Amino acid sequence: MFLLSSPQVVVCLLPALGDAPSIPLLPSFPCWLTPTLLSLPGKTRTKDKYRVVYTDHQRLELEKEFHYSRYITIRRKAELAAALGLTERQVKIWFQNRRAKERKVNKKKLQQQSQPTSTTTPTPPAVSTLGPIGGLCSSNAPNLVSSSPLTIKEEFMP
DNA sequence: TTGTGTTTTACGACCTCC
DNA sequence: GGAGGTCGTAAAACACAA
Repeated sequence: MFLLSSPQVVVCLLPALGDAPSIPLLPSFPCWLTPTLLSLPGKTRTKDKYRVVYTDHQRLELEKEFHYSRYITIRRKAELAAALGLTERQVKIWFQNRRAKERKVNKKKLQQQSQPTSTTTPTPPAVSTLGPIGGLCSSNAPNLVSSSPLTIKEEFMP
């Protein structure tokens, strides 16, 4: 294992994968080697691969960091990117997608709670005041409820 | 197999903040 | 203006029933 600067959360996320020393940091699955479409009609895909699949280890580390804080600091982003062999952009987008996923899951949960097999009145789209994302919010994440997602700057770092 | 539904990367559009 | 946020979406990868 390497670079575990996210102290607390690590424990619960480490069941099966271990640190998977044999898993390469960089993508090396056959599917990535297939030079699929370089550019789509009307689209601009700058990469020669449409998308890569992250290794279990990369995902695990990202998940750990996400568990620690929903919003990654600039410094941590750089560290994580270097450690995982990803670009900072990839880390940033992973966090964006991960937050989107969490919102989606929470929305689903809310909808299930609000209409337990009722046959009447489809409940309005619960304006999810999830805020700190499902209560998992760690206390160090500043103001996650805020509607203005601010970049967590270095000042907030310990 | 394969058809289909879901999840995972990646991007563009648009918005806010400094 | 640039960086980073959400939102919506495309398409590859994956899971799984038929």
